[in-house]
Amino acid sequence: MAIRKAEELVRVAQFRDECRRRGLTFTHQRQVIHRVAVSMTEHPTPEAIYERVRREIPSISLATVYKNVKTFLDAGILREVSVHHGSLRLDPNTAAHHHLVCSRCKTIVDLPEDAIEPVRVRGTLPLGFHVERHAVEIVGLCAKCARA
Amino acid sequence: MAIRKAEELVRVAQFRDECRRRGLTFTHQRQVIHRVAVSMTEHPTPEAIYERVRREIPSISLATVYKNVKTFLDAGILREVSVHHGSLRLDPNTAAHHHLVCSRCKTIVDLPEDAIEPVRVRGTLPLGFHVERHAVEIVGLCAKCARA
DNA sequence: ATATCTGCAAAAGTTTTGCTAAAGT
DNA sequence: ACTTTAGCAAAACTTTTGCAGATAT
Repeated sequence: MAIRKAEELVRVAQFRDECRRRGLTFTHQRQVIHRVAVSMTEHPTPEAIYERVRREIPSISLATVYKNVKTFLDAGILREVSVHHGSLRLDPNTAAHHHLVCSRCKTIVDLPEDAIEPVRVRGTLPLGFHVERHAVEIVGLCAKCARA
Repeated sequence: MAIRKAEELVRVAQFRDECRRRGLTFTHQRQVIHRVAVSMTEHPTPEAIYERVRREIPSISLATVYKNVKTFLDAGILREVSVHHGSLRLDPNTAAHHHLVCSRCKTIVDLPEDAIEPVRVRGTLPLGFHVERHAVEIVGLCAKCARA
């Protein structure tokens, strides 16, 4: 019990250092949001993080979670699963192909299937998973954004 | 000019057939939305499709575009670029890895980088594109959804 | 004739923003 | 003291829904 508590103190101290290094203010809310977000492996939404943080800090607001999530994204502490969220993006190409995505302007360009060597899985996927298709997403900066 | 017009008539007739085969009512709006959506290679949002359809049918409503986009998605005529849109999904794992995504319940599971043979690009990417990272997305049904 | 679709407006869901008080440096 | 952040409420944006009239089969 004393050990558990000591470990927590170390974690908090490390996060405080990380904030200092990145020029971020250390706050209790930020620390809890960070700990909770990093502990969730199920790729949570901001709302899901909010629900869990609320159990520790009932007075926290959803806006604070959003702001901190954005801060962590900017700092590279968290990532978005999909670079181009926000609005539904449609694809009229129903054949197998891949995508080139600009992380800055969110432009998406098709890459023919044969532009990438066939995707090969090593070992086995989780039992019972039924594959429909797979696609490679190459994320980076398009020529225009790379210049800026 | 006469040829262009004949081609358009053929296209419309083919779409009418496709609707019949799938049990969808053929409507003028649906036909234009389909033609416009399929012609857009830039992975448009519903709003972007709406803006272009509006030039032909000024009275069309955004809700109609949304409804038809959904109809086309269900019919497999269009695809979503990202299966799990709607809300931002966070990923605390900033190391290179891949994802297994359930197209039904939107569960996302991490796959270690070495679970997939290295992604290799054949030929060259569009000039000036600066790659930050690439990831493989395996889309399908998770065990639980596959049973349902 | 009947079923489906459109357009509208309202509702629901997601994310951002402006502001003041509070907390951190 | 000064700067940044938290909390709140309102606004902005995206998507869905209910319904009456119009359109397609």
